Amino acid sequence: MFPQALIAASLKPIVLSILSHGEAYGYEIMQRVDVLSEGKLQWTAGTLYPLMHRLETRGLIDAVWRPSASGPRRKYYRLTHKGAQALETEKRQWLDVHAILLKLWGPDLSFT
Amino acid sequence: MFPQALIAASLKPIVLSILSHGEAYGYEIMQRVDVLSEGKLQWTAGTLYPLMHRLETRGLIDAVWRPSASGPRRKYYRLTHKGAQALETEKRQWLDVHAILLKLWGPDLSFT
DNA sequence: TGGAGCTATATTGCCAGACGATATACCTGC
DNA sequence: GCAGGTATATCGTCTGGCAATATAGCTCCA
Repeated sequence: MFPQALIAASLKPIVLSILSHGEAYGYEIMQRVDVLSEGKLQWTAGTLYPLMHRLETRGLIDAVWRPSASGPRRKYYRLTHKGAQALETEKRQWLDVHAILLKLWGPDLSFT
Repeated sequence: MFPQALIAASLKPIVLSILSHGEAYGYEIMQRVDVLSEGKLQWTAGTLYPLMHRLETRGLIDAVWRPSASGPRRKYYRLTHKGAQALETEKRQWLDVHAILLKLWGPDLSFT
């Protein structure tokens, strides 16, 4: 549906942003993204879980296991301080690139 | 400077957008991006030329060689009809993802 | 009771693509 | 001539998305 590169670029900021609103577990994150994107972004487990592991390994998030009232146990993730900083950086970088694209898409042709 | 994934996601739309304003050659595109991004995006030849070849192979752009008044010959690229359509698609996809991020970054916390 | 279906996480293997390094070559000024 | 800017090409490495596969707990229902 979406180009792989665009998925790759948005994965990390989206996950960090979701966690900035409070803890969440993997499966839940996938569901939220589905709702948020109105079904346009279709992440699979093979995409999300390796990412969560990378973010954890790099200290941007940490996790606790908790039992579920109905179903298998869940791994709840939270943003670390480092993760919150990383989110700010990602946000700024995204907006920088977005600004470039807006220049190119704007009515003003003297963009160089 | 910028994460590789973000570079990857923006490369194609930026190049197609630049070419939508008229033909350009590779080296020129790199210079324009440098100016447009205020030096933030630092593409190298090893990034740009393989991309141009992919876009050409896939029929999104076509090229003509022309001599330069001062220097080596240049390969001028133009958007094809297919490339113009691809740009519209890329633009829509980018804005879709941008909208998701804005939701997550907005003041409204009831984003699910 | 057994199995279909949802929930929940983990991991392997394949493939696309960024980018540093390297090569080639034209032109100008010193 | 040779240093430096212009201009393109390609190889090798590394990152990372994602399909496929495995595991397991829970609920419903025939």
